[in-house]
This record gives sequence, C-alpha cells and structure tokens, in this order.
Amino acid sequence: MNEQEFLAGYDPSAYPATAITVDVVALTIREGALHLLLIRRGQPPFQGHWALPGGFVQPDEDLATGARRELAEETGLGGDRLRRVHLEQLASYGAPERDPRMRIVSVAHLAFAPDLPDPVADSDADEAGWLPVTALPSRQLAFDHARIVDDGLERARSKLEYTPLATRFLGPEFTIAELRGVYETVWGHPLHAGNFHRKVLSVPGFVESTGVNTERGGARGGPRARLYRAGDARLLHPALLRPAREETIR
Amino acid sequence: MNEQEFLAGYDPSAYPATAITVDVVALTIREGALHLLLIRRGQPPFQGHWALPGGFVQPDEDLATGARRELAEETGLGGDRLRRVHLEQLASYGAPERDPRMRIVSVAHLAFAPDLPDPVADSDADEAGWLPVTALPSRQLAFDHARIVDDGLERARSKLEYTPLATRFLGPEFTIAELRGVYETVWGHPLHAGNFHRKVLSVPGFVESTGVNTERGGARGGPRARLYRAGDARLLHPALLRPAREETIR
DNA sequence: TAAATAGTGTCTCTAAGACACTATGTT
DNA sequence: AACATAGTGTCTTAGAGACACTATTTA
Repeated sequence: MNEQEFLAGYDPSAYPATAITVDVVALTIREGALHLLLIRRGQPPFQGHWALPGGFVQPDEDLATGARRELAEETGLGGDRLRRVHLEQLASYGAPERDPRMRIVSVAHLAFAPDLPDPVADSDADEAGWLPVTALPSRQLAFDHARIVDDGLERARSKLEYTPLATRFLGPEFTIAELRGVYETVWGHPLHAGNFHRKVLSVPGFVESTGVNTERGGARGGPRARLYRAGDARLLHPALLRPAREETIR
Repeated sequence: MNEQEFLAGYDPSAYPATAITVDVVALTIREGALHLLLIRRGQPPFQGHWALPGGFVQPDEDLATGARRELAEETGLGGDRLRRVHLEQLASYGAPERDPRMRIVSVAHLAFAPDLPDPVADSDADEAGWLPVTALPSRQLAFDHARIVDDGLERARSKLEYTPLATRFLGPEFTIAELRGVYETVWGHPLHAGNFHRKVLSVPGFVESTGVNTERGGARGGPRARLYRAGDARLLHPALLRPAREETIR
C-alpha cells in the first residue's frame, strides 16, 4: 500500500471525537491597573460565568490565526489597531474532564495590547469587558480558565524581564516613566525611577529616542520628558530581572 | 434550557473531525554528544522517514500522561527508570496541512533523560533509536518535526540557564565535571572548568554534596572528584547565562 | 616521570541598587 | 511658594570571567 492508497482509504471519523479551541489571555493596562479581557457566557456550559475569549479553530486556519481572529471578534477591532497587539502561544490544556461537553483541548494564547476601547458583545455573549486582574471573580471563571490566567500572568511577568514586550502595552511613542509604569503594574511593585531610566537606556535596542519631548510636564509637576519608540532588539541583554523572591525558587 | 438539558442534546459529531496527538522530543547524552529519540515510520504517511515518537491521545488521559505513555512505549522503559525522566510541555503545532490525513494538532513535549538503553521497536515502527542531533537527516524528518526539534533544542538550551534540569541528564550521583559536560554538550561550546565549579557550588540548592569521592581519578589522570546529587532548587539564582550571541538578540 | 584534572585564590570589569542632586515643570 | 518629576552623578556590592596555582591521580 503506497501513500496515495493509504490516504484514500483513511477514515477520520474512526477516531474519537475531539475538538480544538483557542483561548486568549489578553492583557492591557488601564488607569495604572492590569486588565484582562473576559466574556460573560450567554450559553451553557457555565452560562453566566466569566470566561476567556476563544472558540473553535476553523478548518483552514492556523492556531495563531484563530487566536487573532477570536481577539478581533471579541474586541471588535481590526486593521492597524489589532496589528499592534502582541500575540504568542501560551500552552495547551487538555485534561479529559475540563469541558463537560466533550474532549476539548484548548491552545491558550497570550496577548499584550495597548489601551483599547471597550469591547462590543457579539452573538455568543451577553457581556464583554476589560476586568482588573486584582479583582477577578476568581473561582467563578468558567472551565479551567483561572489556571490559564495564572499561567498567562506568570508568563507576562517573566517576558518583561528578557524581552522588550513591555512597549506593546503602550502607544507608538512613550516616555521612560510610562514604560516604568508598565513594569510596576505587571510586576506589582514600585521600581526606582532613576535606576530604571539609566538601565533602559543602557540596554542596546530596547528603545530609541524620537528627539521630541512631551508637550507638558507631569500632571503634578516636573519637566517635560523625552519621547521614545520601541527599538529593534528582540531580547534584552542584559535582562531586567525582577527582585528575586525566595518562594519561587524552591 | 439549563446546563443539563443542553448537555443531553449536545452532539459532538456535529463538529469537524480533528485529532490530538502528543509528540516527544526526548534528549539524552551519549558519549559526549546530544542524542534524540527517533522512530522510523513503518506506515504511511511518511513511510520510511524518521519521526518523533508520539501518537493519539487516549480519551481518558491527560496530555502529559499521554506523552509519558508514548515515551514508555517507544523506549520500552517503565517504573523508576522512566520516573527519573524530566517531561514538560513544549508547544502545540496546528498548521492545517501539517498532516495529510486530516486536521491534527500535535502537543509537543520535551524530555531530558539519563543515558538509556537502546529502544525496542514496537508494532508501529520497524526501527527506533537514539540519533545524534548534529547528524540528523534534517529534511527527512516526517511532518513538521524538524521545526519541533529545533524549538525543543532551543528550549533545552534555555532551560539549562535558569533551572537545575541539567542534572536530569545524569544519574543520581555525579561529579561537577560531568555536570559541566552536560552544559558543554547542550550549549555546544566549552566552559571554563574552574569558574564553572565555583559557580555551581555558589548557587543555593543546585547540588548537594554526598561527601563521597569517585573510586578512580579521570581516565587520563587527575584527582578523584567529589560526588554530588541534585539539590532542592527549582530555579537557579543567580542563573548560569550562556555567553550572549548577538544574532539571537536582534 | 609526564600529563591531565579537581579544586581554590585572586584580580578585573560589568552591572545592579542605594542615595543624592539639579533642573524643570506643575498647582 | 511648595511640590513633583526627569534625568544624571557617585558609591558600594555582587557576580562573571580570565588567569594562576596546588594537589592528586593516571598511564
């Protein structure tokens, strides 16, 4: 039997029914707090519960494409706005009983977005919105989404250490103080302004100067800050390490 | 309609047929070279090509369980031997045309194993073995397995930097020189013996002394070395960073 | 005896972090 | 005027890497 003959006689339905979904942990920063895109489910299972945006992968699309499509559908965004969102694969979740309907493996993705408008609910959902991660309805998340969110947050914290992806939470131009704000928000503790400033400028390719300053100083005073844009580095070297916490090591 | 009614009327077969497989990038070190577990396929598609060990996930098993089962089947190992193998999820691969039979998403895993006996071929394969990664039949790997192997190797190199997983390539007791050999093999370049020695002992929880020395010195001379076992750290702090390569940063 | 290796000592350089300070903007 | 902030200077300390050296074991 050659390959052609084999494929002609191959019956996909002979295998147990499984399905693939993509789910997205989409993060943004609003008013100095980390926010997560959630959908309140309008249908069973977990009707009325908050859940990650996501859905079944279409037959012709790649996993990353499906995740970006879901993100576009739930946020109502498209074009350039969406293109500035960073999207990466997070991990896959496939415990046999994680979905009561059938065997569903979810390929979770992680997204970093600049401040976006409030999402518009689509047909599947009666509500959608950016919720602050510090006040999540923790055990009320559908499926195993609480676990996925935890993994996504840890990945995000870690990614800020060795990649320049913090800039993806900001607009095309930003000040060093705004960049520091991203780190402080995601990591959850304050950083030393002076040392942070010097450190960022010393890492090759992290940011590049526009030569322009902000129009005004800070809201409560201070000089006008220089504006920067993201540089061409894909990795930070040396990295910006979080202060070590003994618990995470053992 | 409540949740119960919904589930009773739910028809899984209404969704397009997809399948989930697990594939394993299993690495070990033999005679100072990094080796990869490969199977020569006995059936179409890609009959006669080398492929990663793997297969369909069973209805009742978790993804990690499936990966460990596949590894057990292909290596013919079980029990304690298998329990010492490190296994983690790598990434999922789901390009629509990656498998000619049907839509198949593969959840790839990465394994670090101490030197294991040669695998025994099972019914699906006419050949199985540990192949040196430096001499892989690169474009002859089935499916998108060349890409998966590349991702696995990069993950392995990176993991040695900030975790103590290098010890998983060794037996329960090892010398600092053997541990250095793992790093040199995986990273592909020599390290300074003296500095490596001091560095490893200075990282809390990386290794702990057994108090015992080897029976003999090195094959070509030298004092007998102290034996260590893996410590209780899960992360190395400070990390053992690879010398920076400019290419990977930009 | 010659050569290889385990392990330690020491020096230099980079980088992180603490602290101080100036200049410039705000209410 | 009082205060907040951008950006820089300086000092201390930890850690990486280069090099040297001793002691121990092999063929």
